[in-house]
Amino acid sequence: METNGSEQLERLNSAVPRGCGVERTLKVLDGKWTTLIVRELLSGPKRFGDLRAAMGSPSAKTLTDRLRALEHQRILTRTVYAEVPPRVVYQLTEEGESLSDVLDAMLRWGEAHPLTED
Amino acid sequence: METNGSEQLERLNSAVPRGCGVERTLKVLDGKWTTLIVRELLSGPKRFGDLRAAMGSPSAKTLTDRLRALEHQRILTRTVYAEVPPRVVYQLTEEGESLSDVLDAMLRWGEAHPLTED
DNA sequence: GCCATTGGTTTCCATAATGAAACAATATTA
DNA sequence: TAATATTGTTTCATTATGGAAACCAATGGC
Repeated sequence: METNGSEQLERLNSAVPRGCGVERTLKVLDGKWTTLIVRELLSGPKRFGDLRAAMGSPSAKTLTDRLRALEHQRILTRTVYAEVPPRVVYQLTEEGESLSDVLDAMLRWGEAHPLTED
Repeated sequence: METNGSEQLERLNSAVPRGCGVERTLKVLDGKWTTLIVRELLSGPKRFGDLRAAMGSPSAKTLTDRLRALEHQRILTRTVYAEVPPRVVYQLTEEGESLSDVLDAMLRWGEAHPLTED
């Protein structure tokens, strides 16, 4: 019928061998909280406590887990200041910053499509 | 330091009240398989069996669950042909097609950032 | 000495997501 | 009569994910 987004499709299809980039991205933006962490850090480096408060207060364990995973994947860096009490700052790497394209697309889609009742 | 993606950031920040569009999108693209279903359907309507084979063969239950959720959210339509054996075709709605922007961003990011060892 | 603070870790538990296997429905074909 | 094909549903088991509470470390303040 219409040519509904067929341009993107062509691009998508030509480039998808079958274990495509989409899956790679999904692997990074994994779990309920990961994407939100990136969203928060896109507005600048943040401390553990601030990050936690800014999201809906996930448990310390969960936040730690997700942060460590993102650090391992070089999406963000973790800097510990040897003060007392300790201060730890998380900051996106260049690779992490580049996820803004994805987050931006998500933001636009979400705003353009208010939820269906539920 | 640098102006690292600050343009997107401005857009993100100005528009994010705190329960932003990103979360809305996350709610739709939920779980391990949902995004892959959308990816498959972006190249055209598909039958249950084809869809299942094209992804890494999730269990029938899981695929059914995800498809029903997406149908409920009006991301796709389900058409049953009264044949024997039955033929059921899944097709993205306009809303579903519009997710191609998000998928496209994911695809590009994934391809630009090959995995870190693991 | 004792408490508060920050950013954890650890252990244990609850819930959610996914999977495997068996069964259903039914016209056609062997 | 029985097997086949397709798209499920149901039940039960297994993981994955997330959370709550207790605990630790080090130092400054009371």
